[in-house]
Amino acid sequence: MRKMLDKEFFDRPATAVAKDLLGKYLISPEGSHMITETEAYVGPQDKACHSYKGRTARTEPMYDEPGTIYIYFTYGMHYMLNFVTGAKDYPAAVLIRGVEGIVGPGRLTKALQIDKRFNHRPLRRITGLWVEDRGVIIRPREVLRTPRIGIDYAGEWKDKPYRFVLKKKDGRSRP
DNA sequence: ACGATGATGAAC
DNA sequence: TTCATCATCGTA
Repeated sequence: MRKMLDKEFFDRPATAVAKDLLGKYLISPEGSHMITETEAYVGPQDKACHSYKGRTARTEPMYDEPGTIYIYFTYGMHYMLNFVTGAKDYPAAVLIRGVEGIVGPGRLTKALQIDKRFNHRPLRRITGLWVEDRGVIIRPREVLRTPRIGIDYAGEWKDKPYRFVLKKKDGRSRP
């Protein structure tokens, strides 16, 4: 089983998409990697979400179709990879924080050579970046939910459990 | 614990 | 045009 995730998959609340992206495969020019860590930025009311400040040149991709790639540059050196979720003109997205073997949103984009070339483009084969369902089943007990990282400025939104991490298989639960 | 390093948005 | 800030990371 190998199905490319389509617009319909991303046309849902960011938290649902973030959770369901765990165990899916990110396909890039550097190969295929299972997604292991995500964060949801749920919309313009979310103080941690870039669209909280309104529509600007930077956040424009978030207002496009679900499944659009949103990439921004921060701290003068790191590219962050996001997928737009929900209806067109509703600015929400999911940050991809880690894949199997690569932990950290900045390390991930560096390792997979993802930069602004992919910004505001659709997640499709032609783009060179897309996501596949390869039939990996994730049980609820394999998912850790925590507050999001690096958003201490976000007031009451700071502690919302919008970060999803796929727990490592440790073998201890196997018979 | 801190500095790197530059785009971004808001203030002036 | 200037300034503070930043969904981070490597080194100490």
